[in-house]
Amino acid sequence: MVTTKSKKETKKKTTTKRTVKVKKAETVKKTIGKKPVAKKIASKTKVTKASAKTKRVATKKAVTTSSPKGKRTASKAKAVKAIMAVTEQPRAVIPVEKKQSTIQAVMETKAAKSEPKRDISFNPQEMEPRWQKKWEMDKLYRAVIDYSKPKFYALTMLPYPSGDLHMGHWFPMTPSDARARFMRMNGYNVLFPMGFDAFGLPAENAAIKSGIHPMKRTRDNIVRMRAQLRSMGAMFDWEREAVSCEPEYYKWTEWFFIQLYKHGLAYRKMSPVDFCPNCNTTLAREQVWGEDRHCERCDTPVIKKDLEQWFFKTTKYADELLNFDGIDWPQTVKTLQTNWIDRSEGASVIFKTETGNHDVEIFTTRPDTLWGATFMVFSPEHPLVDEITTPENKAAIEEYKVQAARQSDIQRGAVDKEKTGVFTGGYAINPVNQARIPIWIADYVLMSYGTGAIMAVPAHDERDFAFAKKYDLPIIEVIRPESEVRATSESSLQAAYIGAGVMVNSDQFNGTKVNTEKGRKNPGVSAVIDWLQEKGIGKESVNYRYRDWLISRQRYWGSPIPMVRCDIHGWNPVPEDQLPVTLPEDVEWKPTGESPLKLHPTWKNTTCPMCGGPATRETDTMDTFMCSSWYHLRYLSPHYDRGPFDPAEYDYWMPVDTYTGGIEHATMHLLYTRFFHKALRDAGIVKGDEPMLQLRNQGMVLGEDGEKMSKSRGNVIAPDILVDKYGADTVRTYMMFFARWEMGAPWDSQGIEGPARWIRRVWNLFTDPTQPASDSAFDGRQLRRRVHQTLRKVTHDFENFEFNTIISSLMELMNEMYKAREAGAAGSPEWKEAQDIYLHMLAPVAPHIAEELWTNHLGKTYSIHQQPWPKFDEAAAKEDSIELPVQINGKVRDRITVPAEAREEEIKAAALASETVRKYLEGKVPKKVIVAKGRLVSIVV
RNA sequence: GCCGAAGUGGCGGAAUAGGCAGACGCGCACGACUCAAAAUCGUGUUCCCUACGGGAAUGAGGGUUCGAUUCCCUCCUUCGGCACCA
Repeated sequence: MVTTKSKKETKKKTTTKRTVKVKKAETVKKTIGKKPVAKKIASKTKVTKASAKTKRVATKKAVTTSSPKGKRTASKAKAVKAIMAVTEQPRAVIPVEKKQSTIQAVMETKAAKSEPKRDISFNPQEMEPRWQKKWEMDKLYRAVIDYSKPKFYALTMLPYPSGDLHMGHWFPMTPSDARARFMRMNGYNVLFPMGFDAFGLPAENAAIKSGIHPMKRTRDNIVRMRAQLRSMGAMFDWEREAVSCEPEYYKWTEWFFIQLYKHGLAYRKMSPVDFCPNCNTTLAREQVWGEDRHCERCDTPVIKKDLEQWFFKTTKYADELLNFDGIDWPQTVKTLQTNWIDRSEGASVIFKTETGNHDVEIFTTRPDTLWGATFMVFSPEHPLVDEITTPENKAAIEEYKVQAARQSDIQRGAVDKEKTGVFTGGYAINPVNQARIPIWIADYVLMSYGTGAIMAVPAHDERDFAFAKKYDLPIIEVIRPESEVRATSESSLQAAYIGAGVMVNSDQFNGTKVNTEKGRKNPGVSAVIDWLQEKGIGKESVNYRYRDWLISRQRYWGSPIPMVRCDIHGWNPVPEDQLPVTLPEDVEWKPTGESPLKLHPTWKNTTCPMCGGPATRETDTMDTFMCSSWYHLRYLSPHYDRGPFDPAEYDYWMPVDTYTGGIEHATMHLLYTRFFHKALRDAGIVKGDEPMLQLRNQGMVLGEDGEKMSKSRGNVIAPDILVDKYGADTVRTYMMFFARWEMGAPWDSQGIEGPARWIRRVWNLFTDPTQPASDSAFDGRQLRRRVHQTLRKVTHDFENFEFNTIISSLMELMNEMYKAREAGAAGSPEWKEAQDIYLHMLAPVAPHIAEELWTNHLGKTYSIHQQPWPKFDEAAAKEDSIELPVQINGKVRDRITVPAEAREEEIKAAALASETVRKYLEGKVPKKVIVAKGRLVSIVV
């Protein structure tokens, strides 16, 4: 599921930041292997910035590098300095500035000399696999039901086994892992599982190309990716791993299909697919290329073909899916799903055709404009088109239908496209006034929305207006702005009028007020609906943009649909005790991509579960979103064979407490999985109304060029190399630090140096040989204060998914600790507490180094990952005195230091007593003095 | 066109409740160490100016306020999603 599918290539060159970033990336690339050139570029850029300061620097630089004479002079000067340093060395050993004894200074020098050694002893390449192995041996992250503890199900989207893990996987997963670890230290029994969403088109395409069976390829990829996932040092419980392409998994995907079928939620209907007539294959959207929409394999123009396929009635849950009560999901996702479902209220009205006397149902949100309907427009695919078309219009209609079918919905909906259509020759009767109106077809009416036919009201709909103007069709005004009641209607005919007013030309409804509200809130709409229902012409109705879920795929590499068809008994599910219907292994791959299930000689032959007579299997497989709609349930008991999940595990762990993943799944996976849960609830299989209580989305890691990472662009950053070079702890830290998590950012390969330095400096801070404090300037109260302030901040940020500031706070505290140690903190109780709390806060972020320092260097009880989160001490975090800025007329002019508990009058007095303030006041009496407690003092003159 | 998110130094970003804009880090510059380089450590680093001091600045413009990155209005730009939706 976590993939880098790109639907559109980004073509537009941006003029702002992105472009700047691209330029920077180019410079960086040039740096590799050719440092001097890069440096020159850098200085050149600075010169163009026209800053006097940098110009000077650049000029200086140019002198030293370009003139050999200058260079010699410079190095000569350096040599002289070096000699001086050598001669001065004996004296330099004796500390001059620091108030420390000579003995201490000597020890310090020794410590300084041993520094490189300490750096060498920090060896993540040795340490990380060692701890990973031990944690696994000790089953440290095994999540077992334990009713004595509150449970926490932390779920992150599972990867598609494409072959290699990349930054797009690390970015959502490692911060999620850190948070799962944080929850664990806070006393929760945490389940953090991992698996593979293993069915799908790429493996099948690879099989067609190479002949390697998708199962082999997928399993090989999983083996490799599992090892890569382990290198993260995450707390995945591998005993709960689930792989969707294994029969023990898809047996239950099939079983779920049958349950939905039994509850009336699965049905068959005709639906068009993109089809290559040459390859005899259905094509996915990504296999249709170019403006002319040709097949990716053979360049043949793609056609639309109607196939009978399986659907789930997702629309049955449309209203319930619009309700987000009780779940903590980002507003963005809720809005996206709401707009995707797009509920609209109105009426459905029956028009009759003149020929054949057929009922044609249309949906309208504006039944109040029915008297203005001067023509009808059918979608070219509408089933009645052939019948109503008169012989003289046949040829034109057929040609238009072919042309419309060649286009994608996106092309049909292009903004600047001129409206086109063809008259069928047929007529319909407007039921409200018996007017005889022509029926046209046009590609702007889509079969997939509403009923595939509309009444056209050109006076009050922009599209209908444009169409009527182009083909010279009548326009009748039926809503008139109230201010123009006495005016002629001429002006309103220049464009469609969409607004409030009163109904005109509408028989008994003339004079009825109409506002811009929707549905029943609009008096005109409401009155007409009541009348339509009374007359039996139409009824109040709700329409959704949301469609039923088409789950049939004409592919091999997916979960089989467990249905068989017999000539006598039609479609019936495979008996549950015969599940799973397994995919045959002996299949032949045609270069055309035709599904091998169709071509298999025996697989599809079976017997009818009703009569035992000959029957055939469904050869289509299921959409892979079906597999990912319930994987969170399979994790509970991946090898359980008496049901899709062990009810005992379900009762303890479900629902999912936190779900993390990409926002690109907002209207697909995240909506499917909610539907699926509700359908299963109604089938009595699961409990509760929602599967995931809290959702958080991360942004995207782009390539260094600011574009989406993809193999074809060659901008993929592989984590393996980084783990080899820096260690997993550093890469994890960088994932949390380098961008706002919910935003994402382009990759910056230089930026990782920051976290790398931090991790090394933490190592040195803890492993440095330390001496007890003597003659110390160390302020223990101050250190405690900083430690507990950081603890408060880090705790808050973990709770709120603000990962980048967790790392900055830890960096700041480390800097404080270095200063404290310099001042002689080592050995004090405050120092020991600082070390303790620091490692606890570090543990979720960088689990390996935290464990090594805790267990091996401080000699504490293994494992730090089983320790409780430290207790925050409010009193310790409190400041004694605070520094307040003093503003005069909005400008900061001075700073005063007051006790933290100082009262307002005291602060005011202190501010006015300040010399600087008095200078600025020049004897004037301030108009107003505002004291924002703990923030600042503002004086208005 | 509609819906959603965002715009802060050279870069990623920070800023409890409307209260010191630029934390932390990258990069860069200079210095220390080194034969040298790397690493490390230290110092500096928003912009402008007449530079001891002063001014401007959070996409642009306006408003509310003693005070706005934060709230309101208008506009611009970028990103994501949907789109002739009846």
